[in-house]
Amino acid sequence: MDNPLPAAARALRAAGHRLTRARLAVLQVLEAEHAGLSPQELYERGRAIYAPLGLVTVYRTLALLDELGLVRRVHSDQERHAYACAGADRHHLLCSGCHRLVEFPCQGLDELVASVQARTGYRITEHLLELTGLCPACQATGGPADPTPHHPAPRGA
Amino acid sequence: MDNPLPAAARALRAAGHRLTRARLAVLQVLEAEHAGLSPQELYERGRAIYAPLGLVTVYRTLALLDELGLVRRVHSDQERHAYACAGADRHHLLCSGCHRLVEFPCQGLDELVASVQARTGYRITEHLLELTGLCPACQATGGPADPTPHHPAPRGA
DNA sequence: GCATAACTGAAAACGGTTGTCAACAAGGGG
DNA sequence: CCCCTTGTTGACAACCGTTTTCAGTTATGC
Ligand SMILES: [Mn+2]
Ligand SMILES: [Mn+2]
Ligand SMILES: [Zn+2]
Ligand SMILES: [Zn+2]
Repeated sequence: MDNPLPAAARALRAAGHRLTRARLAVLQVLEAEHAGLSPQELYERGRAIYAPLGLVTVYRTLALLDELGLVRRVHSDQERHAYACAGADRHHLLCSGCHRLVEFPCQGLDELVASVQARTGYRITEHLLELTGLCPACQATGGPADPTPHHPAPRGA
Repeated sequence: MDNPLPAAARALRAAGHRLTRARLAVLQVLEAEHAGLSPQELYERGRAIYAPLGLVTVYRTLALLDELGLVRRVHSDQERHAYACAGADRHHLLCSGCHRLVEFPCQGLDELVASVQARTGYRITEHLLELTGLCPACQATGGPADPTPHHPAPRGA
C-alpha cells in the first residue's frame, strides 16, 4: 500500500497546507475515479479508506482543492454539483442518459477565447466547457436508460 | 401598455402552455435585463409588474422555459444559479470583478464539437460555454468598477 | 358564460451546503 | 523523540435555495 503521493498532494504541501489523512483519502478517491463525483459520493468512498472522515471535511477539502485549481466543479443539471480532477485543456462530457461524466482533451478553444477577448476587451482568465449528449452505450440501448432523467421528455411522442 | 408579445410568449403558447400573468411578468423581466438574474431577483422585479407573483411560480416558470430552451441556466461560482435568455450560438462572459454577465456570439465551436463527437462516439446535443475574466471597466479600475450591480448584498438591504 | 384542466401562491418540507466550536493531529523546533 | 503551535477535523445544527403539497384561481376552448 505504498502509493506514490499524488501530484495534488505535493501541490497542497507546496501551497503551505497540511497533508492530513482526510485530505489524502479524498485525493485518493478523486484520483481513482477519473470523473465527476458528488461530495456525498466522495464521502462514502473516502470512508472506505479513512473511516473517521467527515462529510464536512470533504466539502472543505474540495473548496481548498478548487481554490488551488486542482479540482474542477462540474455543473450538471442535477441538484448536486460534482467535482473532478482538473487539468489543462481537459473539459467534461456529460451523458444525458446515464449521467456518467468523462473528460476529454480539447484543443482549438484557445483560439476561440482569444477571438472573444479581442472582440470584447475582456481579459479572460477561465473557461468552462461542458458538452452534453448520449454516450455510445446509451445510444445502443436506445436512449436514456436512466432512473433520473433531467429534462422530462425528449420530444418525439 | 400594449407591448408586443415577446417571442418567448408565443413559443410558450405554441408548446401548449397557458399564457398567464405570472409567466408574462417573468418573461418581461427576463427580456428587459439582457443578462443573468437569480430566481430571487426575478421574483422581486416581477412583482413590480405583477404584484401577486409568487417566488415558487418563478422557479416553475424558469424550469418550463429551460425545458423549452428559451432560457439558460448560468453556473457562476456563487451559490445561486442565474438564468438568462437563451439563443443559438450565444454564450456567457462573466466578469469576476463586477459579476456582470454578458452574452457573446460564438462561432467556431461547432467544429470543436464535431471533432469531439467523432473522437468519442458521443452524440452531442448541448453545450455549455462560459468564459470568466475582467471586463474592460474592471481592468481600468483594478477591481469592481461598479459596486456589484447584479449581486446586491443578500441580506437586510 | 361554463366547464375543466392547467396553473398559482402560501406554507411547509426537503436536502445540499456552511457555520460553530471543542477536540485533535501535522509538522516544525527544541 | 517529544512538545507546541496552530491548522484542521468531525459532530451537530443552522442556513437557505429549491421542491413539494394542496386548496383556490384562472386561462382557454366550447
Ligand atoms: Mn451549478
Ligand atoms: Mn454555440
Ligand atoms: Zn450514457
Ligand atoms: Zn467587471
